[in-house]
Amino acid sequence: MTMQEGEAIDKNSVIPIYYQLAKLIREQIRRGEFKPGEALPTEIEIANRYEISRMTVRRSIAELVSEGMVYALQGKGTFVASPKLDNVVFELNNFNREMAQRGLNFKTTLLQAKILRADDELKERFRLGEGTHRILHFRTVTAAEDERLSLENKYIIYTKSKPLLESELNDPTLPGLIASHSDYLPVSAKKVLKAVVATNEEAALLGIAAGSPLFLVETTVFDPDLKPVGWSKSIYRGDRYKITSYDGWYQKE
Amino acid sequence: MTMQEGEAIDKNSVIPIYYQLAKLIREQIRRGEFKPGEALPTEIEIANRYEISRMTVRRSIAELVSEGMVYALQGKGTFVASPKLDNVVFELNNFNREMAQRGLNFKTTLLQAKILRADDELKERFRLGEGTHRILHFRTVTAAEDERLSLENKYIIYTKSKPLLESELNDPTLPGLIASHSDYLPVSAKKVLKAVVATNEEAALLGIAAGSPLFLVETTVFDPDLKPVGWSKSIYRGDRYKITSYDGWYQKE
DNA sequence: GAGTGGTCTAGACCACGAA
DNA sequence: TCGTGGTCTAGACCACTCA
Repeated sequence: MTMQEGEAIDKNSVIPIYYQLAKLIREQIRRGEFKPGEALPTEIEIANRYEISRMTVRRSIAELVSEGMVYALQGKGTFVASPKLDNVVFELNNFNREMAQRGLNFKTTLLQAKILRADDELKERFRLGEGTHRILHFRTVTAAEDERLSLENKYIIYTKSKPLLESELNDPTLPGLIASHSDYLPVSAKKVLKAVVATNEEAALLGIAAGSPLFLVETTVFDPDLKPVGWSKSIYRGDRYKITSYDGWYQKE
Repeated sequence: MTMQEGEAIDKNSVIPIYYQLAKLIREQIRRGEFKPGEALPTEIEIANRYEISRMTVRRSIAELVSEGMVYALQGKGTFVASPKLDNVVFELNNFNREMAQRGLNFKTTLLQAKILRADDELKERFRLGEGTHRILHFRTVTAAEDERLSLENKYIIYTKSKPLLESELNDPTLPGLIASHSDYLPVSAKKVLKAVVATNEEAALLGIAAGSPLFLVETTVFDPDLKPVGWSKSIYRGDRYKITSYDGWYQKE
């Protein structure tokens, strides 16, 4: 009764029991021992089988639920999910940081940094009233192996006079600029990703042909009151960037 | 000591205590009562203050941790996180389904459905050996208000002879096709998103100008042994599709 | 009514960090 | 050594499903 085939929960291990159990069930599902639509053993059965408490079993199952591998129905049981494979999540860990890690000679160059008077478009974006508003504008280009890859334009509401930091010259981040050059606290962001083609100006700045494919990412950063306090418009060469994602029961670790 | 200002945990509510408490702390953070970098009260303090058990407090905090709003350090405490705002997640709930929900007259048309002999490229993609392999190929176009929006090509390894279902004619999904026309079980998928420009053929099929911007999504579907069992290449008009995402302490619910 | 998952408790011991 | 979060237990009661 204690020794069933192949199961391996080591209660004295430094690895938490809930973690071992989650891994064990996950592997059983991957091996097809529990098939999509089928019920897992009940929490109490699992607890008895491995001689652990029901709360620990529940913690393991909670992990699997959050991974989308099983779902629980009160009063009925816990069932193996069928992977949907259509709810795709593209994770964009900062286009540039990713390149920097892999690429050689990746560098960011500051093309321009100046204070503008907000024109109508910027007043609209930042929901500013009439009058004069100062906007800090940064334009940077990134390159790897002397090939230009992306062009970024960042705008923030400028309220705090403060010298530019060395780090901001290298790679100014929008939340970082807001924190150091304005009185606002950046706490949330909205991004819109589009596919576009290069204008003549963009093509010239990136050293590619006009009409080349580009990713366009527009970011708006908000403070806790949902006031827009930063905005950026960045383009990335379509022939150099791609976004990859995984869905379903992919192997982790 | 029991009655502090404005706190509201109703132990007799149908709403779980851990949920009430998580919401309460979340709002306190949003209001700035706990600021980024500051520590929350200890778990025991919170438990005492609201006269609930520490396990329940921990469950609430676990919610906030998973939302990225706080982080816990063993031996030190639990701290309010600074939103990073750079780890962007683009969620792509099936380009078409999203359009279908909002748009009028959204429809999918089957242009072609036939069985091919795998050529070298397909053999390579599906990691097939020499010999003859049958591949089921679907080509569909979607349109809204008589404007064509996307073009999809799907390929699966064909092992099961079965008539086409009505639903497959309307909107064949890759995992669905695999489940019904092959002996494989689709459990995971890899997607690659690129920005490209329309070829002459694509432009003709979509009724747009060659050189127009497009999103290109390539999907590979795998069975539990990580064997590729389905593949698709779809293009979406760049002037009609965009992908939006949110990051940070955005309002939920 | 029996069986399921959902919530909650009041403890216990551990690993880790700081003084 | 003390206080923190991390894990785990052995119960309890509830809400829900189904026969």
